Amino acid sequence: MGERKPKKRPLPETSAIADRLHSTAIHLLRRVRKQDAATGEGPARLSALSVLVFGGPMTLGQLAAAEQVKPPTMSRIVTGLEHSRLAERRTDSKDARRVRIHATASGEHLLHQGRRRRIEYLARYLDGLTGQELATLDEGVQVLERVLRDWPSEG
Amino acid sequence: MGERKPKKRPLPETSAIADRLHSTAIHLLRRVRKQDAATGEGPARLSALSVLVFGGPMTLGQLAAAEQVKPPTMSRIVTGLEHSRLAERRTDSKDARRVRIHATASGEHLLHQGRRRRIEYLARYLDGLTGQELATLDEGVQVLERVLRDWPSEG
DNA sequence: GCTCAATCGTTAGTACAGCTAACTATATTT
DNA sequence: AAATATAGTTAGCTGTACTAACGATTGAGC
Repeated sequence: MGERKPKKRPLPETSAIADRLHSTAIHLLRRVRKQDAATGEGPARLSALSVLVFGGPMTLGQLAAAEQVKPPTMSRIVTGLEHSRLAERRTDSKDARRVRIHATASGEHLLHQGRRRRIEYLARYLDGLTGQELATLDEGVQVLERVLRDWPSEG
Repeated sequence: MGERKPKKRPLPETSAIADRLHSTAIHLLRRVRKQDAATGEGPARLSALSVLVFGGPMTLGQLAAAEQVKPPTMSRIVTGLEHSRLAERRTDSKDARRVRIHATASGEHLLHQGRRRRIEYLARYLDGLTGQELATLDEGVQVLERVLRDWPSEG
């Protein structure tokens, strides 16, 4: 971490943004979570299902890594998804230790439903914004996406 | 919500922003939460403590409402905070049904510590951004803050 | 002033989501 | 063939959320 550029510590500005970003993200998700409750599935299950639907079938370990969760946790989440018939475990034909997780058709359906509901909820409020504000928000999200994508996984 | 512009339903754009905003917020908070773990307290406790520190003492019901949680849940959170000596219950002198929750000095201290750690963590990555990107992010967060502030509480 | 309904909080019981440690089963390496 | 490494699961703990049922207190209406 130590190198020789003159600016070494966060500008006050940076800290302020970080703080407000954090608080804003918390409050945003609290709101949205209530919409998700209508699906009857918890947030961890919905998030894992989303990764499965958009990323395709993958092993339990990969799914755990994608969700930044330990394998035992993901194992339970998948068990829950299986009980609701939203996903299935299939054994890998090449390596019997591996378990490939697949979203079922009904899993995809539920995910898209929930997604639509959540987006409509959010979009209802975003619609109150001007085109300019919307563009600003969009660009901010893009910056954040880039930061997260390049984030070292160690923590 | 009804205005005179021809567009009535969310533009695809709006939905896309809403979707990415949601996903981004989830992943951001997953990262930050790991920093908070260093405080030894869970997220619900830290969040409630934060409300107490910045909003001052309040009744259990008020705190529950502020955190958008039911009273039994807040009761347990406060019990946890009490065991860690971060907050105290005091009976209201005017109304013996009410319980006023106060942050202790050590609660304030821990909160500020955790907040500093979290912000430094976030800011470390935000520092990798250009001034332009930072400004963009800042503006996006401001838009979002405004949306959340004006958000009707019903849901 | 006494009863009764409303309010505030807690207790009990359930479910979900995260962890570590210990285990089983399979693959790989030596 | 035996030792080691890898993938998942099981068991057990903690924390966070809910509803339902309850106790205590207050305030209203008679």
